[in-house]
Amino acid sequence: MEKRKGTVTIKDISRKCGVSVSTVSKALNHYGDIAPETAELIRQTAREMHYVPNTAARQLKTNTSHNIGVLFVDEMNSGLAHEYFSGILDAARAEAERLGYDITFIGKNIGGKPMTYLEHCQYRKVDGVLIANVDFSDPGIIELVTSGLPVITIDYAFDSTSCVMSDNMEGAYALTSYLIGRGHRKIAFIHGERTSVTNKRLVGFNRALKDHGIVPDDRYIVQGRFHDPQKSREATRYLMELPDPPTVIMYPDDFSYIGGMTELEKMGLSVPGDVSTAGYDGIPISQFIRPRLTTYHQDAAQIGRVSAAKLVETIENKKTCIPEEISVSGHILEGTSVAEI
Amino acid sequence: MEKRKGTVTIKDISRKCGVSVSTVSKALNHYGDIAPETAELIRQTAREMHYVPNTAARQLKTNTSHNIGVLFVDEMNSGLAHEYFSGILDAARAEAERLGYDITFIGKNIGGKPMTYLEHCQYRKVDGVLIANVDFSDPGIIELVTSGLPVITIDYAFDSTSCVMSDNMEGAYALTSYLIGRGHRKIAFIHGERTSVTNKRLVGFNRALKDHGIVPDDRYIVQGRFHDPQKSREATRYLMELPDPPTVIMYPDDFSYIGGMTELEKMGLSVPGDVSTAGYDGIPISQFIRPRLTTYHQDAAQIGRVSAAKLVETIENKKTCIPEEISVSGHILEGTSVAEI
DNA sequence: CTATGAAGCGAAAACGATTTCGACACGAGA
DNA sequence: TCTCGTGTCGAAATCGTTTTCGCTTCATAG
Repeated sequence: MEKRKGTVTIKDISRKCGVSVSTVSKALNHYGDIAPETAELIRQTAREMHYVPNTAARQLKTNTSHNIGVLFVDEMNSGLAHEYFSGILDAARAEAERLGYDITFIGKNIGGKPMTYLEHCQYRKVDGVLIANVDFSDPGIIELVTSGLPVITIDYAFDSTSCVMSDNMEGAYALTSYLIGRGHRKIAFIHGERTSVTNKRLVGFNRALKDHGIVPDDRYIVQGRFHDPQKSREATRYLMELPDPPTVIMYPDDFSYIGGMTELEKMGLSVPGDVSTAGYDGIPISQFIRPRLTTYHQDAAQIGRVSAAKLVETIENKKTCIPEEISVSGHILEGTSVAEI
Repeated sequence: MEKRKGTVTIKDISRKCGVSVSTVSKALNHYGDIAPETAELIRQTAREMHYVPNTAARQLKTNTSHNIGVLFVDEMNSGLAHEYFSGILDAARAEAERLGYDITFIGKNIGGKPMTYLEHCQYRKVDGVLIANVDFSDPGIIELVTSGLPVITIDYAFDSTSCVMSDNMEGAYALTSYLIGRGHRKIAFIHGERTSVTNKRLVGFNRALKDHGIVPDDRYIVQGRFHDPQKSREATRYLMELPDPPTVIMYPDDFSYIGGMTELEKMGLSVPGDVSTAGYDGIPISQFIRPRLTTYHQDAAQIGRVSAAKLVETIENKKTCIPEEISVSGHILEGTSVAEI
């Protein structure tokens, strides 16, 4: 004697309209073989009854969820809190939603039961995955990437999948060239872990030096880590204690710059009086601190949008869509942290 | 002549084990009426065959998704990018995952078709919703909150649902008392929009003044906005141009503080030499800028964890679980932005 | 020896949609 | 008149699970 459970189904509509469920389904999905008036009637009453389709049922039948997974891991707790990635995620979410897809997070366990990323994806039946800010050498990631599930990676290139990258080579080139244009010759480069991002930036950096006839000085190139102010402080101190210290220091990201700045301050050095600095990312806060940071702004929103769009395209034309490397460029945000010398 | 579609189902296991699908299902769900050896055999082969349950089917049958929705709206584009909220989200995600729930974003439209938040939730069949950082007067939010779906709100209290809040009254009280303890009497308070968060802070602020025998000065209480550096600059200028300016300014959040600081700097005022400042939030960056900000640190991680835990609890004991207001307290982060006078 | 009950398992009906295939009516061409 | 195509629609199978209820056994109490 159970009454309606609150949710209205396709069957309720069929009853009310005096047609079969098949007809309702077809009308709602704009099939061609339903009389226009019938279809309109059905759609109208569906609206009136506040019908909302049951994703689970649809998913079960069609084996697609209109749902995409995201893998954003916070190595070192900067994770979501890092504005670059949260900017990307936010934009991706908006774009995906516009295209009819929802976003759910993919983790490496669910309910205490550990599962691989791939299993989690299968479990949730996501149609595709967006991967960013993870350790791309993780076997779990590799498994996922090679599974055949549509995947877009961000800032890292596999050859089996499409990826979208901030144009790191161009960015480093532009930034370095800018510094050279301001008269700098002794340019230090603190870079992040040796990922492809770092490699591309190094290429851009070296190319800029070369194009301006400057010979690279190994001592000025030091390894730091992304988003690690502490590491950045150490690198900064090392550089400034060199017998012939650089006139400008480039940081791997704005967050690292903050660390560097506190060290410079501690050493009694002023920016840009004693040494100039440049960042990378262009997070909002970088324009509010003093000195206002000269930095290369990565267009996180655009990256997010493009990633989502490309992923959906891959999902919907899985056979014809070939892997592609999309790069989105940013621009220099000119602050007051670089002196003209 | 279709072969297995790659995914192994309960039926495949039943065939392999020579039992019925019902038995498999029961074994997997730890029902009592299956012989231990049978159950173990089934679970073992399930593992071997890499069985992963089909959520859609389960969801269809049980009408629960083990999936919770989150509503994080970025009014003014600070959204996810704001570390306080992304910190909450991140922690909530981790905790939910630990409890066996995934998280998907809820928006106000899907695939171009506008739908209410509630409809979106029904569409995705989420078991509950976490709401934060939205306009709580939005009819769509009200509809959702009163729909009977388990809901947890963050930093805002409805009486029909549980909410978890940073203890704003206590925080404002503690921070104000701290300032008084440092000798300040002329304390300005730039506050955010008149939400309940703001109201509680005002109560804490006034109570602290009263407890220390200071009479509140209306001119020192000015309305700003959360996370709006520009608005904050204006308020700062207004305050400092008063005939009898305050000796310390409290900002509604650390981000607003950054705006205020740039204005002070522009006016040629030094912090804390000419005027002291205090923030609210305790985002990481606040401890890297100079002067190091004295601020009230809200425990975003704890708020996220508690929210997710309480939501799951509400979902799983919908009848017995009564609405509750949970407050999680933070602590003062003592920086160098407040002078002793 | 029979009645009883528990323990272990399976048949089958859902859940709400999609989709194939056939049924039926009707107008037109032969 | 008969056939045939076309335009509309419905029956029914199906997706993978959960869950109820009944059917066997078999041991034990009577």
